[in-house]
Amino acid sequence: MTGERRKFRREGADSRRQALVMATLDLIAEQGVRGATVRAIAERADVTQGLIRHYFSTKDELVQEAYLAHMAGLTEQTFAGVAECNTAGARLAALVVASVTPPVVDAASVGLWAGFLNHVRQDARMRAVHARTYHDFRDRLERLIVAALEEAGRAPDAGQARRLAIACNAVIDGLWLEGGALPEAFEPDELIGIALTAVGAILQLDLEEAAKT
Amino acid sequence: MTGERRKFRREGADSRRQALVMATLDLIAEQGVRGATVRAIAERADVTQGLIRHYFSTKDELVQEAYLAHMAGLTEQTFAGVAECNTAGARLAALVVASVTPPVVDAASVGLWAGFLNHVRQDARMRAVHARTYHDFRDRLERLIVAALEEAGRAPDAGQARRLAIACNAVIDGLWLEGGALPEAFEPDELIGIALTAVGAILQLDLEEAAKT
DNA sequence: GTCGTAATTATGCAAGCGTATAATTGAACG
DNA sequence: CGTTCAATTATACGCTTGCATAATTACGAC
Repeated sequence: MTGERRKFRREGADSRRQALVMATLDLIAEQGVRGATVRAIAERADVTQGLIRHYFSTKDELVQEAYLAHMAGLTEQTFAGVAECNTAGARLAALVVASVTPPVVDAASVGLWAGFLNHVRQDARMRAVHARTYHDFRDRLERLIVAALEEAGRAPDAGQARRLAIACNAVIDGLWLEGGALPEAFEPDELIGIALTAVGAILQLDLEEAAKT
Repeated sequence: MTGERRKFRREGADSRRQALVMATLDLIAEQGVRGATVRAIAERADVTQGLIRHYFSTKDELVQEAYLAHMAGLTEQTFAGVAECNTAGARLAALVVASVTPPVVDAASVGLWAGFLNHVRQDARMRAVHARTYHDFRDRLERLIVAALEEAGRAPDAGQARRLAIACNAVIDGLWLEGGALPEAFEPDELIGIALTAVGAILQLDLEEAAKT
């Protein structure tokens, strides 16, 4: 009985890299960065650990790519469906609702984000990704805000638009965080109403009405 | 020459425990949970590693106590100086300002919080501390909000008060997070104005005026 | 003083970590 | 069908980690 060597299938570099990234995200979400060891990632991706080094020259490189994928996915999920609305107010309302609703609001997602934050603070490239993601989201939010205000016959100057976007972004982030970190503290759909009311109050717009269109 | 055994001073249990907790917080803030090893903590506290086991039966126990200390300190720092104001509106404004100002807003503090979040999700006792800290802060905020509204001649019902507190808490948390994680993205004192305006808009109160008193 | 004991140090261990490298093997190609 | 080469597995090394245990020592009690 010779110890059977494990069978395997060859796959394209892209799909293997993606599978490893997904396995990394799953593990970080479930067990924190601590649980995302090279061996655990390999096992989750149904692969032996040596392969990781074949695709990523270091574990940090894999973590970095996983972070990028997570943040991109988060932004994409949040903006999905926004463009379909026909008024600017409805688009803004849709964004706000999506931001405080699963799958965006999710314990694993928040945990993932928190798990990455410390890496972000120590790695320059991850810091760059972090800053870019934040500014990208806020810029898109600011454009939606300006459009909604103009639709209501108001024209904020650049400084006002910036400050309004920062404030609305803070509400969204805060509710996202709390909804994900303490889901049992809120009634179902409670966050949606609060988010629409709060953002509406800051912008002096009736987003709850706009959300219905 | 016999290898000299290290000299030491005996200290009370309380001060040693506190020193170990502080060393833990410093290290997690600087290098993330990853850098807060038993050996590093001991060195930072100027002690050998065996002593940690003498005061904490496990490392998780030390981390848990550090988390408790950090969250308590954060709440305390935020509410320091609030009681000194003589109107309810001024007290609320003072809380908002403190929440988005150093030392509460601080990269290390946010990093610390994020570093703990994954432990929170896995340890029931830490989850309890987390929930308690959050609700404690929000309850105190809600009481300040109700007092400020009553001072302005308005009387929100319980549901309204709850929702307003959640929304204001979200603004505060969001700005705290962003100010700490991306300090270079904001002008000095910019967050203060944004926070007062946003919370004021949600509550329909003039907090910027109240902040001056 | 000297004695007892709790605080502290010193040392070691087993497990898990990331990384390196050599040995295999699947699959495309002529 | 044989060759070739990258994709994959297998194995091992050196280091760090948390935890345990035994040896010392500071310091108060008497």
